[in-house]
Amino acid sequence: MKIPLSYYLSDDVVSLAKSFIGKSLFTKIDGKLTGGIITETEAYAGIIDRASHAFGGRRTKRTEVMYQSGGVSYVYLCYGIHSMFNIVTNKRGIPHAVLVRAIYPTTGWEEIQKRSGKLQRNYTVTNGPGKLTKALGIDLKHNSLLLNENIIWLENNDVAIDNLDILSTKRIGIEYAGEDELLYYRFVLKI
DNA sequence: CGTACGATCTGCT
DNA sequence: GCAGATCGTACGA
Repeated sequence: MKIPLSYYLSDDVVSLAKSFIGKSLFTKIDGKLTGGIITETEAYAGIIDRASHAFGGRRTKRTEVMYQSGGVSYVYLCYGIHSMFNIVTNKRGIPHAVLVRAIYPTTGWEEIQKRSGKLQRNYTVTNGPGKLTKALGIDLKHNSLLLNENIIWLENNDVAIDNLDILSTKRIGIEYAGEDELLYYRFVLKI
């Protein structure tokens, strides 16, 4: 069962980011179904968060997606090479987002392997967001898509995640964000 | 119009 | 541990 759009409307991005841990992310791109369990996320808390693209209420062609009603994808390019996949949350007009940083592949293993090139022994398809999007076939074309359609979506799992198995840490690569760098907005599933 | 830079990855040391 | 790749976006002139 797909997670309904209403789920993404919560105004507590941080709790929402944590709740994504253990859920499944699927894509159906180029006719191939691929997916896995989300093991790492980061919350970006809108206009008061220096690390967010929408800090200070910045509205540009790129950040416009973040102001949409929760439950759409926000994909953008970083360092000219890597596509990053985010989930927009909260109500229309409030630019919250959750960056998905890692998954544990469960579906479409062969296709994931093919897209990633050679795959290491370990089962985490990513140490970082760039590899995850590549493995699932996500790129800039998939910006601003509704997450209840048949292209990108999330599903609940039967397995309950113990809160103790979720680690929270500082976010990565945002040294420029000043004191906001210290916020524990990153969540990792211990394996 | 031009320039600087980034929510990263890889490979080499 | 560190440099290099590589290009869309933002912003200033």
